[in-house]
Amino acid sequence: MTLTIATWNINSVRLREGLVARLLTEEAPDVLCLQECKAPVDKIPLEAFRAAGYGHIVARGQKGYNGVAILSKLPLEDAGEVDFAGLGHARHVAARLENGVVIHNVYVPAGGDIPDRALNVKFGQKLDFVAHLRDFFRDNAPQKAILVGDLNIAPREDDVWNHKALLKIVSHTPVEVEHFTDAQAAGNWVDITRQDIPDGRLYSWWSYRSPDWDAADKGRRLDHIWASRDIAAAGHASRILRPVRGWEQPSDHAPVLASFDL
DNA sequence: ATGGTGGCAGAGCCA
Repeated sequence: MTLTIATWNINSVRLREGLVARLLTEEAPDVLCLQECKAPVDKIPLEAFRAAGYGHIVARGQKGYNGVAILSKLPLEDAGEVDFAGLGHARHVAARLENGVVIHNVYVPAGGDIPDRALNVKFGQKLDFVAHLRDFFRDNAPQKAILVGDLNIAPREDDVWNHKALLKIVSHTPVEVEHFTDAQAAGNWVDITRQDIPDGRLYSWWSYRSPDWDAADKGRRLDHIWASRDIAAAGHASRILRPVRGWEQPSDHAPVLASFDL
């Protein structure tokens, strides 16, 4: 089978229910992982997604903030969550497909504006979250696993519009990138997007604060699809759907997709 | 150096 998976920070699943339905209709991934649903699980508009053919949902939510959901055309089994860094936030949920593949949907804390944990608690929480993720998958080596989500870190020079300008900007600081690459290495994860598209600038997020986001193009690649080493070679057809950032009342993130021949 | 926008909730926090 070919499994197509998409990840998208939706920034309110209720406000953008119609955009989610449109993506499901136009792209028809087998699985869509959402972050920043900003709703308790019982407020997720399940009917609209069920009507589009996505009757299997595993989610964690909270009022107003965070929230992750996995919508699927294929049957899913809830595989639990990890409270990385002990924040008590709805930032991770896992699901298992019938073929045994486990999907981890992750929403890493943004980390505030000041890249110094002594001055900014949220930055420390972000580093701690990624360190816990590193340790978790070091101790529970992922197999037949896919990890997707808004990891809120752009690791490479060509994952940001201006590497030098962003070295002191949260999401691209050296200490964050080090945590990111350590976590990737500890789980033996493979960055499927960059396996498929090794060269050139690649962004999945453009700030709302730039009115002319498309022309200015000051983007960052914050959204990622990783696979465990054993299934990485099955990954292909990676895409970032930049036009979605231009839809009516959009999220500030574009969906990222990949397919796996399993 | 600053401020720029958006969502939730209904002021201020978070991104």
